[in-house]
Amino acid sequence: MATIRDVAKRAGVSVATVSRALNDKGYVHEDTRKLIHDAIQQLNYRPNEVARSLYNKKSRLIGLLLPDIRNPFFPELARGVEDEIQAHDFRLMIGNADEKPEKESEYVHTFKQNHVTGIISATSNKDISFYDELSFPVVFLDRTTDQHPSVYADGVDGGKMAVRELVRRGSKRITLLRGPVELKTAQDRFKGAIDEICTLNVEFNVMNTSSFAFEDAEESARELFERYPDTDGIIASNDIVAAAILHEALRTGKGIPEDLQIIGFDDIPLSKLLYPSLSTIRQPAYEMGREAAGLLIKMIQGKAVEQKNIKLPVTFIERQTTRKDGNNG
Amino acid sequence: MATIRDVAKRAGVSVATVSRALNDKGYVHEDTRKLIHDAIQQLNYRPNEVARSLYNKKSRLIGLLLPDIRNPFFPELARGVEDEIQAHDFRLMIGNADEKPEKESEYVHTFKQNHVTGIISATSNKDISFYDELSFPVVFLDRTTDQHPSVYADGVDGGKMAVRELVRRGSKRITLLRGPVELKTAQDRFKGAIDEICTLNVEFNVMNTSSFAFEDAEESARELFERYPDTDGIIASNDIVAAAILHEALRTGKGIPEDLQIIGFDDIPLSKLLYPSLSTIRQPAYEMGREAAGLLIKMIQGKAVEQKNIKLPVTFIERQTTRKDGNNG
DNA sequence: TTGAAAGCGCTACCAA
DNA sequence: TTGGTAGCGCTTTCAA
Repeated sequence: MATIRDVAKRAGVSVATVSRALNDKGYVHEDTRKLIHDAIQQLNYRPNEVARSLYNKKSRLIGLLLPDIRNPFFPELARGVEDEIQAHDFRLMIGNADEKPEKESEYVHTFKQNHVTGIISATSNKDISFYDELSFPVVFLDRTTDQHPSVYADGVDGGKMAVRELVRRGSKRITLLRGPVELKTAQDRFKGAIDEICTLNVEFNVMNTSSFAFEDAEESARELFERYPDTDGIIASNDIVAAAILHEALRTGKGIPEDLQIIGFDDIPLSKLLYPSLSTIRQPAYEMGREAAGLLIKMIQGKAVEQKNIKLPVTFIERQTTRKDGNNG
Repeated sequence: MATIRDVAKRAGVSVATVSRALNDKGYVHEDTRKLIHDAIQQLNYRPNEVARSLYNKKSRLIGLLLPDIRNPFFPELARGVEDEIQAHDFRLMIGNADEKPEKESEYVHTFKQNHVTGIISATSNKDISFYDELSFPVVFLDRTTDQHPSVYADGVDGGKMAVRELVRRGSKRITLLRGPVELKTAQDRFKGAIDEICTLNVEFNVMNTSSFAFEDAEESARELFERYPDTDGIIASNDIVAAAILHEALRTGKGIPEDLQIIGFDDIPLSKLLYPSLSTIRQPAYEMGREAAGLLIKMIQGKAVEQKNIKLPVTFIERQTTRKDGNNG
């Protein structure tokens, strides 16, 4: 690996001049600049980012912390972050907290020790003290905090929307799956749904689901039909849970959507591939990722940020687990 | 952030001594060690990894390069890598190449520039010249190369297995989906299947699918049934494609598994949630990740590695898209 | 417009 | 057993 010294020697100038040319800081004569440029080409030189960040105490690295890389919603989020970041010539470093606070804290440490210039955190941990004493900006993604910059989807509206669509299509006894209590986004959806249910004055019941993960989804589904066999409309806490419920419903011979309508949340890629394909409240994951990255980069660049809490709209994606509008059962 | 100087001052020793204590190298008196330890505690000191790696030219970071973070198979792989790596006190940095050689090369660069101590690459790019001039070890994952250390699942056997299971359960006209030609793993499965089909002398036809991605899967499924409406056994190139085919089959009213059997490849979490749930050839993704990480760490530690190309077995997971054994149609 | 030199935080050599 | 110090590759004063 060539160093800045090699370039300087080859170009017949000092390292200081090369550095200035490299960073477009201070004066460099046009001819000198050309000399340096050629030397860089010949040696295929790339500055050592570690040395750079030792001095600058920051790099062009951005850290992204995901709560669970196995939930398809998050890779989608990551793709958005990645594209926006790359467009601004930053680099991404992804960490997977695996829903464990220790891992989260470890990653934040790794990020810090590698002098990342900012962090985007999509974890679901309530305790955000990890982030408080950091010397660089942090954006929270898929999460609502008033104290910190954040990007999230309108869960409350999503919950309401799900209820409205279900009721409009004829469901009379709705079952609400309440996602993890510690998860604010899940609770927003839940609250929105409850709210709308009260407004519309529909019969309903609630079931608690412990997590969003695949393993737990099956269990919840089974339990649901035991407890509420006569429900005719289910709002799942996310698409994975919805898929499990759909599976269980079909297994026990229910007609979907004639006997039972199901609405998920997220619109992960698999939802379309289910049969019948899953109607769901779509979160614009990719866009959320891009927004978060855009916000962070603005903060890094010291630009004034007008809107620090960005709420993105959700949309109802009509597929086959809900009936046609007007066809009220 | 406290530095090693602060610790030295507080402990009343030199930075050299602190460094020695920190790294357990050279002599440090037990009492001194204690003094230093206390100072570290009080200052909440953590060594600056950037400075460390500037000198050492390596860090405790390992880079993992994924071809497509949105394909659920890869997050699973990543989890295995992560667990093994963390057990050895290394840190993980994930990159998503998004099936693009430029991105792959960029990530390798970022890894290199951040002085990672090794790379695990699961990308599907044939051109591995990126990795050739690296000064640290590289392990290829989910990919077969003779020249480089690698960990992969036995695709050839998987292909054969799929054919055997289908034929044993009564399929007479098998359709083989051939995954991306440039993907060696996909071709291994394909070759294995062809091989077994010839041995068993069954009627068959082949369809090319362009990619493993969600978007393309639907298209392939539709085309398949147009071209080969009377096929009674399909071996998909992976579970995503299988899910799309299952969807299309159900949509067009085929009886699964009575009229048509389907076998996927991978066993991603969603396969179990499909209805009917998907029979598939399971790749032990998590274990593959662990093996790859284990191999890399051994190489990093300079230990002798007996087996540089680790092939893991695949297994047939019997679910509901195949008939019961002996029930031959 | 350029270069010498200090220093970012750490490790390792050598001398004490 | 300990400490002084050079140096990893870079950036940034400050003087020329």
